[in-house]
Amino acid sequence: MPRAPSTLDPFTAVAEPKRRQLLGELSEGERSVNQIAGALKWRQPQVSKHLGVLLQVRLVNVRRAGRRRLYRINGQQLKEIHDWVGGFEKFWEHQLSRIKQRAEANQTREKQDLQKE
Amino acid sequence: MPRAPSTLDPFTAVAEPKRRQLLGELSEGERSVNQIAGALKWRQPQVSKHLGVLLQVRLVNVRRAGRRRLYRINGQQLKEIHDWVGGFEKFWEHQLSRIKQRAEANQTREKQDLQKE
DNA sequence: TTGACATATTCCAGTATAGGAATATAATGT
DNA sequence: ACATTATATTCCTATACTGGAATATGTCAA
Repeated sequence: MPRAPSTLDPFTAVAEPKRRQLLGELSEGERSVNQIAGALKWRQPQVSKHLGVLLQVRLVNVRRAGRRRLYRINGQQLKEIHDWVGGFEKFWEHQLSRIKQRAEANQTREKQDLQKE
Repeated sequence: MPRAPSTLDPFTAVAEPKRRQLLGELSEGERSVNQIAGALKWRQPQVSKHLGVLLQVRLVNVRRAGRRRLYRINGQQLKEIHDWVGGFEKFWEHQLSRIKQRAEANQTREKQDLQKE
């Protein structure tokens, strides 16, 4: 089976480095397609395509302004990612003191020694 | 050109839903391959492969314990993701009050009207 | 060593991209 | 209507990746 479709959730959309770059550009404010193309030195269609993906997963919003389309970041979806990763905060907080680390490791080890798998 | 390789950075590794699930399982503590396979009802090779990817990008660590290998989460890399997304915090904080939103929008619009692109 | 258990690796098939080039659509001004 | 500017879409190619099945490697115990 193939890779899971990317156009469905913000995680996959953000996985592409170029799209992170694009979001970085948009973090400075609303931008038109050509502005982005200019700033990042990409071809216009490439910008449109990546914006298309980001739009599908609602990582960005658009509004028309004359012949231009101005894109801007939609925080909601980014928050979703942030929240998910945030759930693992304890794994990097305080460097997780050695003592605590060892305690947890032992606990796990004991359980496992009983239920050989 | 193809999709960017997944084995290079944590973002792409985490893009795969199954791997997020796997990390979720590991968030409860150290686990062996078969324990994970049992809990998630996956085939063992599938578990090993996904763990392999997570290992390459250091999202997890391993230690041997007899014939088993116990995997555990490595917070460092998750923090990297968290930090990146955190840089966009202002886009979801406080729902970004209407007033501020409009102010920024206007500012952007003015600039753009001068440098037609 | 042999057998049993635990995990990793290889080979395969099917699919989802990303980028490039060319083209299509849309909106504006004259 | 027409030319121009701005953006989106289509077609193509090459590649990366996932899952499944089968197999290999590793580790322990008798």
